[in-house]
Amino acid sequence: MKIATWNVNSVRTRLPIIEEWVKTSEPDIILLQELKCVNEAFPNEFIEDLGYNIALHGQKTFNGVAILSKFPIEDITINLPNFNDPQARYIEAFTGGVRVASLYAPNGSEVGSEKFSYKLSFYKHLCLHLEQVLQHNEPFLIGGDYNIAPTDADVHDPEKWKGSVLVSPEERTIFHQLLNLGLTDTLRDLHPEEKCQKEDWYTWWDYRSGAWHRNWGLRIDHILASSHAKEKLSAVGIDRDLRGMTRPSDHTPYWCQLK
DNA sequence: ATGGTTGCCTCGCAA
Repeated sequence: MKIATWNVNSVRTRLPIIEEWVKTSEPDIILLQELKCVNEAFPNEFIEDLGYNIALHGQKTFNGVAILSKFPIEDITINLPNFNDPQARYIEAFTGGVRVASLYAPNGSEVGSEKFSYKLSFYKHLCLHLEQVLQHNEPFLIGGDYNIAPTDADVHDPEKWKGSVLVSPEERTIFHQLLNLGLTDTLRDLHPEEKCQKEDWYTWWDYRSGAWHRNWGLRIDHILASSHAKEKLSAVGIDRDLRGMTRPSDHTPYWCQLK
């Protein structure tokens, strides 16, 4: 079973790339972020014709997350149950024998800003909720745009990024707290940092400054796995080609395969 | 170089 996460940066604008990607990459479960549309405006028919069931949590203009699955989708939760969030950043459901969540963490704008506080608060409540989820001892995967690059190995130029959001010590501490709950960073499980010093696993390149062509990327999209899911982990990958296509998202899909 | 681009749908905001 293949599970992919992708920040599409507007689902309606991305339909041509989604169609081509689905036909070549063939994920069984897709976790989408930044739909940038309300549920009523979501291209249901288009996605169903590609063979997926849909669970949605949309929002006008900003944010919005979805779970697409070739299997029936059950037990859907919208928003973190412990966090009354006006922004659509979390959806969780049971499908194909696994529990999955699609996450769009706040960007945080600037370290110390009001939006940064909101990011920390969002993550605090996410940790508390995941603590509950992990008590159920079922295979669980949470994928999405975490807006955190866990270490300097995940940043094209750590010096340049120092002091910025996505790489701050506070955010990296939070990422480690997630791992300490019993979650595994699926990428680093199969490709540990010490073994891939010469390869990058970036998932996001800024639209600005020709970042893509200069490979100024960061790894900020992740899939974390519970122990029962990690046991079955067989492969991971990034569909990097999509970033070079016409009208691309600024993120690429990241996926993992379970036995 | 406080730069630069994209997507929302407004003439600005978020990323």
